[in-house]
Amino acid sequence: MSETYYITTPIYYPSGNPHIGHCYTTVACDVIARFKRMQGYDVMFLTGTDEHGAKIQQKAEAESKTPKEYVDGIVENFKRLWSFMGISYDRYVRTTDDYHIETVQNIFRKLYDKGYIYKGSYKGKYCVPCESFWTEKELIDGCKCPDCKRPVIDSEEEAYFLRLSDFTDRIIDLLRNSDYLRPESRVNEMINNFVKDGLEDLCVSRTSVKWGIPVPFDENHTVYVWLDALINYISAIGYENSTYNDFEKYWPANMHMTAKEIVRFHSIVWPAILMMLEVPLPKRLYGHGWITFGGAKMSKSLGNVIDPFVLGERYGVDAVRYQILRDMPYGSDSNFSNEIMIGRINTDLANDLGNLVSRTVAMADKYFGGTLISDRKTDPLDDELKAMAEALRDPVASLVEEAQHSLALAEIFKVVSRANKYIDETTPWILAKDKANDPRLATVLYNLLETIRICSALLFPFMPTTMPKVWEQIGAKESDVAYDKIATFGVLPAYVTVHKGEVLFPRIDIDKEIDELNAMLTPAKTIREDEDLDKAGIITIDKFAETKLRTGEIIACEKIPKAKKLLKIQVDDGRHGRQIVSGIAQWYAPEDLIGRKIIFVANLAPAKLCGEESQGMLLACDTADGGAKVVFLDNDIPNGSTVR
RNA sequence: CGCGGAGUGGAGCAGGUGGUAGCUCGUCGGGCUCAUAACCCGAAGGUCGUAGGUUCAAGUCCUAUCUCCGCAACCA
Repeated sequence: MSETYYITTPIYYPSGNPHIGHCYTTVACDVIARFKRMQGYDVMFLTGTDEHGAKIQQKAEAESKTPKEYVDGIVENFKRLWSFMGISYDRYVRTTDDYHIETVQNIFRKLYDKGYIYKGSYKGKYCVPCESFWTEKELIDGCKCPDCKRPVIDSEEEAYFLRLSDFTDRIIDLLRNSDYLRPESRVNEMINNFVKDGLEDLCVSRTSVKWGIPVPFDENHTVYVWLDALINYISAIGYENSTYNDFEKYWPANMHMTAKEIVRFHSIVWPAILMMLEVPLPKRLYGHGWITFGGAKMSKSLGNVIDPFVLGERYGVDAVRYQILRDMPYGSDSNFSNEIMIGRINTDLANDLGNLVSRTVAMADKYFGGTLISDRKTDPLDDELKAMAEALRDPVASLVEEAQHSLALAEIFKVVSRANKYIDETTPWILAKDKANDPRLATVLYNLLETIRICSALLFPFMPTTMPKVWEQIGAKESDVAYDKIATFGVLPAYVTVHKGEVLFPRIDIDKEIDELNAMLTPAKTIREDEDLDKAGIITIDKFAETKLRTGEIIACEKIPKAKKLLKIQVDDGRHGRQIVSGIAQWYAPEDLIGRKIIFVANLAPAKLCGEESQGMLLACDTADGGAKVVFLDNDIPNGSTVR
């Protein structure tokens, strides 16, 4: 029986549709899963969705659906995207699945019986109308509910707690003295921020959240979403449930892949739970960085089309997979823009790899009618290329295993580059001028085909759609690209036959592409807004009249020192004057505003921002670049007029 | 002093334990013509944020300082 390899993505929170960030994590796992399968492992690749919690409940209500109806819709989109992106997951877990609920309830009871979960009381700031507890930090001005702005009260309620405090030392030991958490830079981050001063018991039940798994012996409580969610990694393979039976086979997991913001739960709470259950710990947790959109240039030159479906359709799924993995450095964030993506596609995929295949196949076709002769003549020029190609497999394998996809790809493309250079060194087009050189010419082409065979086999986990097309072109059979065949030359038959095929990665005209993207964006935006209008529904004039808009003049304005975005604005509202705090400091200097006439919402509940009271809101509109423009009025408009 | 990260040729990045500053893209020049105006070679271009310090010798160690970016506090 072959060795097993169990790899998981996080289960994603379906409070919105999947985006490029989800894609990154999932594709990164997919590459590892495919690579391991290639190596002969019995792989279990799990992904799924984390479907409980207050936020889902609210989202569903906003669309007048039941929570289940709501998540069903989103889950469809996740699954559609994964099949579109070529994700080879083996199982999809939903926290609303019966077996998962069964496991969670069983574990909850088990931990309770063992004394690791105990009933205590949760003391905190409670907002009665919202039925929610808030932490001190979440409160506005130290005493108001962030949702409804009403004052909160000190309250206490029964709740169940997980005895994390007993596990401080064991968690520190795990983080420091094992290679569980990677990259290593996250280890200190976790220890310093959360563990060093001792872990606190974690409240693992809620009475306020109805959309959750009921605590089995206390139906007023639901299980805290994080406890619920983490358990997916074992429920999905049948721990404490009767649906699946692979727990013994696949556990412990070899790799939990997550994004960095949830490393905390996976590096502290999850191992603690497993320790409590006396179950072996997973071998590796990898917290990767984020794809960011911070570059100033990209927003200027083109709006970002980052919808994975759109990207995949435009550039090809494999190109998208390639780019997001290639540019994500180990452990830290990477920047995304359409320009970066097109750049990668053109240089690496079109110019280097695609063109290498194309020129090699074309030469074999042109000089030998597609089928090489089997006579050979070697030359010292061949040695370096051959050595590099044959030495490629194992380093790539270990880089992939360490989730260092970007470096793995860099290694492969070094060989691709070397092959292009080899063509210049050996000048096949000159050899072709004299029949006497045919054995040499065949050798050169054969070496190129072998190099392509090895590179494409190693690239298959990254680009599973395109690589089989390469094999077709170079005349390789399925068995020629098996894992045990890709560390040596001499696998393709000496008289191999190539087949000219389609261009694998078409070059993209970057200027034209940018124009098209921009053109695409403008109409798309209007359509979206129209849809929003429809969706938002129509209100009556009475409803609109509830919003009191009035005019005013800005008589004084200053930045709030502690705040990055806020301006404190004194407005002459034709009455006693009022102070408005507005988040427009990034776009307006105080002196730009003084003396200008504006419209403000007069009957908005006051709020405190950064300690400054705001008595209204001034009207501004969004701009395409994500900024804001204040709506200014003619200077002869009197202060305090009603706007309707 | 909230936590964390970063400042290296035009852009994006490498540079554990100090000893001629590297890579990718771009630019310029050349070569080649098999190939997807692709490929190959060469060149230009850097006071390594700033100021001190340790040292025979510092992107590399120490101190101070400035700037930028995430997260939280704050887009009412």
